[in-house]
Amino acid sequence: MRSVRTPAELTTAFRTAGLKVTPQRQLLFRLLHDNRAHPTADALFATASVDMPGISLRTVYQTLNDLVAMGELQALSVGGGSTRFDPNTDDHHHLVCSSCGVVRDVYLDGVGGLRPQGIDGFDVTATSVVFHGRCTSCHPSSSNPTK
Amino acid sequence: MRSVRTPAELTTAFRTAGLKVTPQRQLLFRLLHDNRAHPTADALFATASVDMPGISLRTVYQTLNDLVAMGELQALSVGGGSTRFDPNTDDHHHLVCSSCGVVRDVYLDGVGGLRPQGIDGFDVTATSVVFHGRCTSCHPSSSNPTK
DNA sequence: CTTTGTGCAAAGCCTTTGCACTCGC
DNA sequence: GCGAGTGCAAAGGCTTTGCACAAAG
Repeated sequence: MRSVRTPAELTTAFRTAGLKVTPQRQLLFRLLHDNRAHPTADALFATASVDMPGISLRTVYQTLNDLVAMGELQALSVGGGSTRFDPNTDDHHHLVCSSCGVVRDVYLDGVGGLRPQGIDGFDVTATSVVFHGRCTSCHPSSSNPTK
Repeated sequence: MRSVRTPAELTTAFRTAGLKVTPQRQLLFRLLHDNRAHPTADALFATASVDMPGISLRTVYQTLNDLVAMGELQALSVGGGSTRFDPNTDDHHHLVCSSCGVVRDVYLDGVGGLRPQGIDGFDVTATSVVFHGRCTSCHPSSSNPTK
């Protein structure tokens, strides 16, 4: 159900694309593989810095952009400043909490059935659905609404 | 089908909200009413500057944010840097051209039928659907692909 | 008259980029 | 060894904000 490339697969993909595989990149591959929090570049940088103190933000951005370019990573614009990165390459969609900003993957039936009307000539290549709302911890009924 | 507040309605809404109605704001109300190009703040600033040369970017941002806060305007994050503003308050969705970045409104049937699975406790308040693809002028088959 | 809006400019956040050195291939 | 990758730092784009003056209610 959830398809996330293993570090080994990403390593192969990088080499196939003629890109070099460095320890920094391997670290990022690992961090992405274990991560379903839809982290920002900055968050990944922070996490990576723990294991590899000297790593540069530039390296993080470049690796992420390379991954996005080769389709192994999805870049999400869900408002709220930073771009978020999703290593899940499945056909899936997102749930965004308007309160705490958390992003969760969600699987949907029927997306293919959506019929845009009056799009004369527009060639649709991808459809993304974003649900906005309140997550469990931010429910009004819940004990601890964030903000 | 397309519900865009008139300048008069926005004027009333502002006063009701205890906000002042200035010539700058009235100008923006007018520009938004005639606009279905999903302009960025900067684009609106440029257009407004033609009619009112001294207007400040600050005023534009503040007015737009006020309108978003009172639900008379939708802020769109479709990637690609700037936030776009949509004065159409209908329940509608968007078509984004990956090539030239143009955004078009689109009406959809069946969005209500989308059933997010496994969202235990997440309280969905809004659903937005974005179709990515190529617009008519950017078609590969077309004469003049942008970029 | 008081409160809010405006203009200007500066600061903030996120992301990209130039340069020289290092390292994978 | 060659060329791509890296680190550092600076620049760039978009948005917000402090201040003092002007204007709306």
